[in-house]
Amino acid sequence: MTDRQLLVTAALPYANGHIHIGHLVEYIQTDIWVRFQKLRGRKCVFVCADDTHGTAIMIRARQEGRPETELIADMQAAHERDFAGFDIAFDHYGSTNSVENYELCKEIWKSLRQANLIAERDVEQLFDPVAGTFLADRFVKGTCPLCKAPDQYGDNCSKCGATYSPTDLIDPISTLSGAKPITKSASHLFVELEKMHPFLEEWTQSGKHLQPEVANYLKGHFLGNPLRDWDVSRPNPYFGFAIPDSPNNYWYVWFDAPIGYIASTWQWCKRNNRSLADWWQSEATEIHHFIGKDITYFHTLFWPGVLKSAGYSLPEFVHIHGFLTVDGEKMAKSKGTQVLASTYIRHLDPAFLRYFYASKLGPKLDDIDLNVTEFINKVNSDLVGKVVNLASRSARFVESVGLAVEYPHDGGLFAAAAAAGERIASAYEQLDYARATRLIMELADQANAYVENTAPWTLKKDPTQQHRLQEVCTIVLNLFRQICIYLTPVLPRLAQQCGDLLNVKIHHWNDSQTPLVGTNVSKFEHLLQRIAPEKVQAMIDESKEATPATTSETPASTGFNDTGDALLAEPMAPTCTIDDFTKVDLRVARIIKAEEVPEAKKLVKLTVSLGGDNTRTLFAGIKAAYTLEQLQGRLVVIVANLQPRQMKFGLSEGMVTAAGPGGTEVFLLGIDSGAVPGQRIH
RNA sequence: GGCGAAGUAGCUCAGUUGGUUAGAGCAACGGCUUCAUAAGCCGUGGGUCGCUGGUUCAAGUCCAGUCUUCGCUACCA
Repeated sequence: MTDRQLLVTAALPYANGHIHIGHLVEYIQTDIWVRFQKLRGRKCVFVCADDTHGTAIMIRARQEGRPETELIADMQAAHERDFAGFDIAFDHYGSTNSVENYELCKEIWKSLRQANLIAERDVEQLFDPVAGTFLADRFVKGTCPLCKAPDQYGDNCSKCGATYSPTDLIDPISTLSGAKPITKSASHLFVELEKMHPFLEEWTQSGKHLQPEVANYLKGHFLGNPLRDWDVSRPNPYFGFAIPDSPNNYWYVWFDAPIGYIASTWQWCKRNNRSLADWWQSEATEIHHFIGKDITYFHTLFWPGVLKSAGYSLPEFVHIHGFLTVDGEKMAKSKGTQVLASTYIRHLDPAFLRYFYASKLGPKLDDIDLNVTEFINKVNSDLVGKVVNLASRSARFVESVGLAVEYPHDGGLFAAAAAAGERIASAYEQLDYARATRLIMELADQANAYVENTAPWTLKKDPTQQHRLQEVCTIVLNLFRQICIYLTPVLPRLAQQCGDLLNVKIHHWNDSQTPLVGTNVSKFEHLLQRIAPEKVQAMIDESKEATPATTSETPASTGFNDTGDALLAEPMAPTCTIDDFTKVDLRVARIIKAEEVPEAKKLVKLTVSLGGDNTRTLFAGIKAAYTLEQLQGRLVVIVANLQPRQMKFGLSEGMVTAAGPGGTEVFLLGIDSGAVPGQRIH
């Protein structure tokens, strides 16, 4: 049993963006589990890698005018810096764009071929005649062929969860150019997942590898129907690996990304002179994947199917977590709640976030909430007020004499806390960190009560009680050390500091079972600073400023600093002629009445005047961004000749122009003073 | 409206297979203490466990219905 070794992975971050505190939920959760296993003495390897391929990377590199390899190298360096800043200790951090990954992709591909799971057939495929490229997955939108939900991406439906090929979409549109794609015939390669249906049914429903909610979800959404063939090739141009036996075709990023888990392990094996087969093709190794709920399908159906047929070990467990909300709401750049890891680290100690997440994380898929006030209270109260305070209020008394040579009678406190170790360990093991931290804080409460009852500060004043003082502090510091040991997976730096203070390092969970005696006690220094609310606010403010929104004052010396993100989010439309443009009649209009639509979440009803008696009623999705008062009376630019559209709450006779991604980030077009309603925009 | 999740003290949550007066932490209030990073200790207040009905000797815990909230989506033309 103890001979079994663990291989742990966290999801591969995509090389198209920076790590933020939402991502960190997963990496911290995983890192805690890995550190716990290592502290328990289990052989455990933690691997991860950057996910580097795909159209998004290709397009971005193209827009930045540099090779993809340069882009992904920069991003990988940034990711690794961020992780290091939060003490996420990977044994190896690789890249899916590696020779090892390519080798493995080829090998696994061969296995799939041999297992007769690859179907090759010419399919009608969508092609963007403007951009001159085939359109894949996220670059085509349209109506879901199953549930008819509009505006769905080409790989799966966010509404009904169905997966399909982009060509199955109804009324597709290229998000690259906005052009209507034409269909072209191209050779395509599919994994026939349905052939593995019985296996996947058994594996997912065995109750051993997935959280019960996840198993139910799969059963209800996928396993009740035949599994669709999985399109794993993308035609040139594409940034990825060329498929050796299929000229002009590349593997789709989701094919090589999970194989990156194996490739990264392989790189680790090479460095450490190990055999990859011991980790990925051996009963002796348990594989644990940690992922977010958004990528459940790939990791619980597609990936096990590939592993099974290619002769690799199946995951022992796929641990799935929820998302992060901040103050009960989805993270938003506009509110400064989408805090980048690099921004956080400039203002606050990573230990705070690690502890806070630990205190909130359970084994379920529930989203966890970061309430700013609770964050400050909890960290200050638990870590500073309770835990660190134990050392702070006892270490100084024994700086000169050290710990007693024999552990004194403590009324069973140490033994009770030692016994609690197994309950805490079990909570960690089951990913119930909230329970683990709660149990640990109980120990801290008991220890603080002990200090209160023995009153070392009184003993200090009595020359005859100096030995007793040493005994009391020996007990308190041992209780403190036990707590540090139990918190080591969450707070590795604190464990280190505890080792420095008492001059014996913490190596193993079982160090909590034996009291430390006779060692020197170093000069006490503060182990953690309390969180100052101003620092949290500063972090949030900085996160707001980090958004692409232009500021009115721009430093003359540095010039403008607008990022390309907005353009990237919404690529340029194809060239149009002046005739095309004049078809659109843009007019200045005044909002003469702005009304609430109570049942609508996004819409506001506007009555606008084009001057004189010419008024229009129109609906605009700006409810979250503007108050009725702000709208009342202001001039806007509207598309005046747009075909009226029947909406749920009435007929909309035009469209208000605005920029921004939506939600609270909508910015209406204004016009310089002098313009009057009815004037046309030329 | 659809899909998903959830509704337990001011806040964040625990409450095993239904079983004695429903718990914790934080916050609040009162007192004590001063070793400690205005930290600590003791104590108090506060919940008709969303609502209604049902099953049961017994329901926060099971069933039905209902309401509400959150996320995605439908409405951002």
